[in-house]
Amino acid sequence: VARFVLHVDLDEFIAAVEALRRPELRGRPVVVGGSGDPTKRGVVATASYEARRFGIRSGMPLRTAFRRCPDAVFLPVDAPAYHEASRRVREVLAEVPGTLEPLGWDEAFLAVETEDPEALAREVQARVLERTGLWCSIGIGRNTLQAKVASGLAKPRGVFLLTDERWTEVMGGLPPDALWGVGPKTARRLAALGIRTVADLAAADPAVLAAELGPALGPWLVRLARGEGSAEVHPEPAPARSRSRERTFQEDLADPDAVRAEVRRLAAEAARDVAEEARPATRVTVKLRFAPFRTRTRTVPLPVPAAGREALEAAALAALDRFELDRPVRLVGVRAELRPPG
DNA sequence: TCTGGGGTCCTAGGACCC
DNA sequence: TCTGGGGTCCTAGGACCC
Repeated sequence: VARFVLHVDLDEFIAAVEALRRPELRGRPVVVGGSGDPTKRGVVATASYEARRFGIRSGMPLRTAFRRCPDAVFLPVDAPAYHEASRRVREVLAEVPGTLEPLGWDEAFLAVETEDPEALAREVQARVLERTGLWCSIGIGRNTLQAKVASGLAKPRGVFLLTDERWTEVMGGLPPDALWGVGPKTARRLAALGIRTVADLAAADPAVLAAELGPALGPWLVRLARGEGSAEVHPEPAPARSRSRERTFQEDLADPDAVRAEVRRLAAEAARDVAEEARPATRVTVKLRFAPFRTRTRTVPLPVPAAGREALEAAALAALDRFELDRPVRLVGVRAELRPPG
């Protein structure tokens, strides 16, 4: 039997969960994000396919989405509901013989051994729909990169096979940001080097890209373009490296004392998260986003690794003291780096 | 247009040491 | 007066992903 990696990706996940419990939403443009008030600060978490027809996309400011489609239904993010739906989907996937690696709320890799991966994928897709009412798309590859890219090509409600034999034919003509790990910035830097397609990137000299983009990044990009990647699927999540809390304010904070108070609050929340990890923190970083949108960070090592609220608060306040609080602040964040296990 | 929150990994530059 | 060549650690920023 042959080994394949499946990437299972729920279709318009959050919007689909909302439509499940409110059937009257079916067929309507639905936008889920923030508090559900499109006049407030926040971004789109998921837009239904109907809303996407108006150009609404994940990550877009809610205010922009509202302008594009004032008649859309705007809903607040209901994280517990999505976690529950996610758990039920995972339950179904865990019954498939193979190794399961969840990836966020609405995706998972599944390493399987089969002679007919497409038939298996169709079966998984049907079972998820039957048991949860949710549609997914499934990409099939020899490694996680191929599977991940394939699920995007499968959408919606599809199955797509993308192994070595078909990689060049399917991917060669696409822009580099079709690859998992290449975003708009890297795509622009590649374009400046004359690299405009995945085929261009696959044919590029790794040493040249290393010099242009960095010793690790350059050669890695060439491997991506060739469809090469890890086939490892990890049943256990990697130990967390950090825990963080951050908050964007509806109105910018002009008062330094209010910023201090928020830093203390976030440090206390981060301390609770750290305590759950059963490992102490080693460094604390405070992040401030100044109006209009300039982000700065300051990091302070803890004198001795600690998980307590007092220690994290003290370190966070020390980091905050290294800022000049002379401009309004729109976001405050506190991040604790954890000591690696062992 | 006005840009969330929670993460991971990479890079560049400076400090420091031998 | 004109200052090598690593290696490692630390910090800040950035890119990307879900």
